[in-house]
Amino acid sequence: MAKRENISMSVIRRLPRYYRFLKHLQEKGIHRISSTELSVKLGLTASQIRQDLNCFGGFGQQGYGYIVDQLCEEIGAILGLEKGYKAILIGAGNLGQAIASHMKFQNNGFQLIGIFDSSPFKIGNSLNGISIQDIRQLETFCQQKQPAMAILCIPREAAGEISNQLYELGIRYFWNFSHYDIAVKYPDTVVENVHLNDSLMTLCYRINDLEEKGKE
Amino acid sequence: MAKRENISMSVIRRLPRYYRFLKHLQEKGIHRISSTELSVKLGLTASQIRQDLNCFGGFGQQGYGYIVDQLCEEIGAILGLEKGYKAILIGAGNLGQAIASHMKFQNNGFQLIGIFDSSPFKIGNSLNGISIQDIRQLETFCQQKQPAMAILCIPREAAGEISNQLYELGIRYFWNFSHYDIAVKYPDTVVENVHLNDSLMTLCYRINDLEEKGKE
DNA sequence: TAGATTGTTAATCGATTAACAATC
DNA sequence: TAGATTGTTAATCGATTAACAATC
Repeated sequence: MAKRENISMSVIRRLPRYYRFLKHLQEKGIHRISSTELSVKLGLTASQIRQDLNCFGGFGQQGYGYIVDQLCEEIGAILGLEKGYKAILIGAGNLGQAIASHMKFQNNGFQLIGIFDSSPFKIGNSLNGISIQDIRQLETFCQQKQPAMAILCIPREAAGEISNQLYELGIRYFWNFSHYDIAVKYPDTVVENVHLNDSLMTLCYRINDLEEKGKE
Repeated sequence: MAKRENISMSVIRRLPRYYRFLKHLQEKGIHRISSTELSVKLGLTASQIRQDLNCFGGFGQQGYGYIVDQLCEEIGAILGLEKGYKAILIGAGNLGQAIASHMKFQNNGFQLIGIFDSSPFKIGNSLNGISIQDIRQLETFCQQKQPAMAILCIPREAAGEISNQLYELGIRYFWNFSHYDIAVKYPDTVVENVHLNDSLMTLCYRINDLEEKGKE
């Protein structure tokens, strides 16, 4: 892991997929793999895979291929999966609950240390061993624990205000599930959006397209 | 809405965002908008927006801009949001429950008509007015109701088998939340993946990258 | 050594941006 | 008519693919 300079988002978004697939190979006990084999399984070109990996260094052996264990570990390190950045979750509705109990944060570079909601019906309950706190505790909590990342599982209307508040409290990284594009007002901010509605609409478009082509 | 021929995924993925933002303008009672104004709000170039829209037709008026209501409706129609494709959800765990109760399918081109799980503790319960059925009812149900799309909220291990079964039952469209890339074995299939782990890892990478640049 | 497969450079392809004529 | 803004063509930029020398 060396080079790394202005890697494009296209490359970055493929890394977790490589990682996931390599983990899978690892579990199957496979020791070595070539870029060609990988390309077939992943539906990419071998050339692209080699290009991608060489953004970070030469992990392969000429004439041999890549050692699964080693490559997997390298990509994990590139992604920073061992960092355990402290994260809090805002909004313990259905989606928030699903995220809190479903995601293995520790495998993905984070550590969930707090959950907040405003509803008295939710405050005090536990999710995945973490009790839901009153959103009014947010300030004190952040001052004490200094989380780096916030997961936003809140309605569109609340997202603008809450994200501002979180920024004031020192949070710079956001995993945003609200149907709202957090204004990228600040350059030291990273926002990763998961817009489920957009995803569903995209699927709808593609279905439509295919159905119409089918008619012709 | 006319042209439409081999639109690139880059364009398609921006459409929901346009739609979402136009809906928002509509609610605020804004009647007209120019590509330049849009570009500022969305963080894109005006040129790109005009290019994107002109894949489907000329919706603007020279010297004036776009009429919000009209453009919004056009994009809605392009996406096919009124289609109401029949969808079923497989897996009523935390995530499945969140999807079932959180998503407004009817606004996004679909209609949720069935939920399936294998756990006796879940079968019989209701989510959003739809009762959870035994997965063993799947075949009969599909033969009768002919759903077009399936939402996969199941573990990785189950995804391969279930997606095959669903294909056999005539389902061609998948919204896939399982940590598994459904093999695109068949050309008449559309798979929209939502890989939350990948998204989280990508965020981790970007945080890392920013933190390291900060140190320099 | 011969065969295989990487790392890397060069060529191609596609997507974004810029420019401007058309026109409301 | 003058000003504004689109639709569209041309130029640029970036990402993907192809090719091949390096080397295990």
